[in-house]
Amino acid sequence: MISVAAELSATLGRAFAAEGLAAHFGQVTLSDRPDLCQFQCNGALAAAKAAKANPRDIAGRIAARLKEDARFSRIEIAGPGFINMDLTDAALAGFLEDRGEAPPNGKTALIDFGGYNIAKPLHVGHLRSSIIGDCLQRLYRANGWRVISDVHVGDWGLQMGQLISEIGLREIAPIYFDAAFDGPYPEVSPVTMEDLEEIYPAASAACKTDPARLELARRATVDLQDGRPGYRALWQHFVDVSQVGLSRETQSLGVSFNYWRGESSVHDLVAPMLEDLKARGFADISEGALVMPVAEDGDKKPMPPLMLVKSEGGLLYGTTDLATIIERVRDFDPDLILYVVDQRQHLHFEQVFRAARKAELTGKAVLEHAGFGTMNGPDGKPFKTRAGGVMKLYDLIAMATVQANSRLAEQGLGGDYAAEEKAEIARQVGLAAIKFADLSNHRITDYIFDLERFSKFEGKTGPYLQYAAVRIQSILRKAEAEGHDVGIPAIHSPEERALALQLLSQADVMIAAEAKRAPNILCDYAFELARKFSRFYGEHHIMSETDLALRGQRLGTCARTLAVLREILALLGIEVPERM
RNA sequence: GCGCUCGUAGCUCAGCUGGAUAGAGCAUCAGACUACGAAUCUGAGGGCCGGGAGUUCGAAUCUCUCCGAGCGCGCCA
Repeated sequence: MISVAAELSATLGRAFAAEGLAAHFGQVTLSDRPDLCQFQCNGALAAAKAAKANPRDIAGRIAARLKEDARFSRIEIAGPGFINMDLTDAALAGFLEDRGEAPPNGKTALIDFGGYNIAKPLHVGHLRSSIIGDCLQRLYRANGWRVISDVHVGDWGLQMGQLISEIGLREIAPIYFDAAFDGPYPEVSPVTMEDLEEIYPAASAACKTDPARLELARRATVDLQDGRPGYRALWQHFVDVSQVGLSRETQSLGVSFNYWRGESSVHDLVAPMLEDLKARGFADISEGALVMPVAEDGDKKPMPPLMLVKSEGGLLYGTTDLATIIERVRDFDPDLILYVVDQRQHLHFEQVFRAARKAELTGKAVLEHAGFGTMNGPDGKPFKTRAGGVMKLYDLIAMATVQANSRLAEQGLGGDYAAEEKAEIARQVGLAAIKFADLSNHRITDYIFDLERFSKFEGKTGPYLQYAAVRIQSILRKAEAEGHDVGIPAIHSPEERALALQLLSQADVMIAAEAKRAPNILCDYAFELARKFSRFYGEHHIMSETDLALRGQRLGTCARTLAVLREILALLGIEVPERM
């Protein structure tokens, strides 16, 4: 897949260079005024500013150098010095023939998302991290990156101590608390995932109201982290039962990870890291705790230090985050570590990143927090169940499936399909509604979750895009059944030209989405592609076309559009049913 | 108090490394099927881009300031 804009940028860049100007001024983009031209270059204005020259004059000299390039059908200077360009239909069709994949770029990105916790079922708070992170990993891979995704399970903090102490208090499994017992411990977990889901909130609530109870949890946490055998054994059971439950949920979401490492996996790195930081004078005791100052010269705002060890000896998530950077640099040597985590943790990441850079722990990696806003209910507050509790992901997906089912029924679709296929379509449509809605909003802003709106087949929704793809599949199926040949796309009309330009901007869009870590750019593109196809489809009847060559070309356009649409939807994690 | 992220059409949102007439979807109104899936398409109306000031040939975009919202701010994660 090549980028037409990049090709033209190179051409214009050479022209700028030949005029003694910097080549980067030659940057060409798809026109934002399609009524005026297909491609534009605004570099003459910037170049004129730098060279203190007349922009129209520079634009004219560049344009003169392009006159001999047969790919252009029109080059025009407009306004203060915009260079407007159109390509010939032959040139556009020629670009359309290339369909390669992005070659490996030799870089590694580690994407940290999910952030699930032991003993807690996934809830809507995990939804955005999962969906956005998964989209980014698919996109980065498609763009040639080597991607390592890691869910970074929360399995090492105070919650573990809360669970352990609660189980101790309830005397569910005394053997793990018997200091005299020297094993081996039972192989079967004394608690199920369901037990943990009940025990954790109870323990958490008790700790909130009772300082003595909290102290007990803290002690248990420290003992666990210090390696008390019974606690470790019990903890291992938590991890095992939770992982079964969690991976079942990510499967139903269609999200996957290369690694299911947890905070605990870096525990052995923590002590040496702390020694090292102390030895090099980066960390000091303050009010009984070990902290690392991360304020920098020139800070306009106060920057609290990163806390590494609590006064009672417990570790914090900043400690494990820092150690995890060491682990990741050691194991994968990434060029980029991307944290797809709630925007509310931004300050925390700022502290961790500063600490990592200050102590030179990052290797060649750039650290970046790709934060996201919250998913809110109709009242603008974080999404809750009707009862006011936290909405579980499982229930949310079920709601979306029900909604999709009734929409499909409303439209009288799939009436004669087998129940199994209908259920599968509803599942795919429901998930598409959720994912597209989530991804099409700008990552950093909050958005209001409105299932009814997201599930509509009209407008900018996941189901609409699935419908668009299914409709093209239907045409191609019919063409195949009638023995029609699928040819190579050609351009004979404004609708075909607009569609071709849209198809050709795929690479640029994928690069832009990568650079900004912004899935909504992909969503806009997919929607616009579907719309341009609909326009083409409305103007040109395909199956009844008697000119066989023309019919073949149009079928080729259909096939090509479908391929690109499916690719983009796949990046979004959205499946396309065979039929609806 | 300090900081972060925002404030764009009636509603939900794009656009923000400065560029031409600020765009979608929904809703409203007016059109288009004896044809491939009308779940669609075409067109119209609808905007002091929160207010003010500054930088610039040019500001929704950059800077400052004020107003408003959400969220953070060393022993939770």
